[in-house]
Amino acid sequence: MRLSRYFLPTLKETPSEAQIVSHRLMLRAGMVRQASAGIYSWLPLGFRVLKKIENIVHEEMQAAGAQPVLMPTLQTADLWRKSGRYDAYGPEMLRIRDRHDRDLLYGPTNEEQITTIMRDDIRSYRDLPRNLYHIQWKFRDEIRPRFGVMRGREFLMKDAYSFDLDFEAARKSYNIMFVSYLRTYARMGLKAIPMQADSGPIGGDLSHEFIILADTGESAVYADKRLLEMDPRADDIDFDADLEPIVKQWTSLYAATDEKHDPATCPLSADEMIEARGIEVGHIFYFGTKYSEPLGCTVSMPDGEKRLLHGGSYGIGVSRLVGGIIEASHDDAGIIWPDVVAPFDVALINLKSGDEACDAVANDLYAKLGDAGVEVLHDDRDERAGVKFADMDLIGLPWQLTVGPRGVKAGTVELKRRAGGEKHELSIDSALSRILDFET
RNA sequence: CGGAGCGUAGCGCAGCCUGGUAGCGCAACGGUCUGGGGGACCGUAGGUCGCAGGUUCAAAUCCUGCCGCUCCGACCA
Repeated sequence: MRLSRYFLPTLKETPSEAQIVSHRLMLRAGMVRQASAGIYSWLPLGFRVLKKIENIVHEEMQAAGAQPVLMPTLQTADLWRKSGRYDAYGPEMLRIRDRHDRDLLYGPTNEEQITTIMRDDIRSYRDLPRNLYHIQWKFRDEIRPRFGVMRGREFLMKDAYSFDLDFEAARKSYNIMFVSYLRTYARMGLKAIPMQADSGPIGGDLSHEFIILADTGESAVYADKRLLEMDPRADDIDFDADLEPIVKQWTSLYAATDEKHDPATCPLSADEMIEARGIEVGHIFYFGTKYSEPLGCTVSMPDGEKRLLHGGSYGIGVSRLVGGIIEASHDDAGIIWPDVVAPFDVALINLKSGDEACDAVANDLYAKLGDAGVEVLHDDRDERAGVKFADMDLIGLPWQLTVGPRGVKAGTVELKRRAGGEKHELSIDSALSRILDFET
């Protein structure tokens, strides 16, 4: 993509409404613009990141056996009256009325809807287990939206729903999601720690929040140091195997947010523990027959008995992750994207656009990288060097490849890694092969 | 929802207290010079001062109501 033609409205100054760093950087990097409190438009650069995260979530969900669907944003009030949540949900639910005076709502979540789908089309115990998910916009009329996309009213969420015959089977489905989540976050370059959460009226221990560590996180986190050394992507996972040992391995180590942490009962000594701040980016829970019962979601057993299905739901805040990743990965100059979610792989900076020799080298690099499938943002604008470097540091692409008259004369270009900032003068070919070796 | 603050050019802000018809920096546009980390100079353009009402000869400024946005707290992917 040529930057001269790309809609990338970067800002030198921070708009006054933005307080936390991810919000400031997202506005300054031209990723989003606020439409109203807690509601954002995604501009080209931000939209690319959102899609990258979405793709990773899709891949990891499907690797874990979940199947993608797409349910509507608008739901009928009747559906929610059946589960009792139409009244229970309170003012956080956005209620709408159509031209026939029928009550609708903008979905804050989809348990009722998916349970209805399963009820209508699953008849036999043989059809289980099932796990369906979608990535869809949600609306929750938060009392106080804040922190940019981190707590919006309209937000993009992945929500998966598992259906099983009984608790033991549901626990297996839960474990699959547990392990899948660890791998998903790790793949995005995030250190996520699962923490036991309140599981509501159902009870039991099957509810976990996934918290990523970031200095600017909303809540304090206390966790066993060993959790940081565990790599969920180290081993190949067979999702058909018994995952209980892996889950145990994680859940047996101490981890708590400040609401639950009690120094008096904490088993860790100070040097065994990390104190950090965290952001919740996922939440999984088992809820048994909470929805299958009121909605009548059953299957026939071998003996003809009708059995209520046991459900679980599993959320990942996709749009929140965009902010979360920035919170976890930035410096004074701007964003530092982990490679896999970066909107482009390489910032190709032509320091003297219009100069024949520089243009030739830059265009050649652009073509070769593009042919190899590397995504390049080519800064071909007629701007001063400082402006280009500042913009590229701000938007945080993993590589900066600088072509300038000085280097071109000597047959070299400069390759900079955004994370770490180390720069190298390299021959054009070796710069190229260094990027290609890494990216392909 | 309780508490606090803000709303003046695209962005960041001053002016308001003490009423006299709007200004600074950046950005934009035209030009000259410049050219490896947000450069310099000259010029140009851009405003229902959030909205409505009131007080006054006169309101960005004082008063009332409303709207919007932000922050702190209780709640949440």
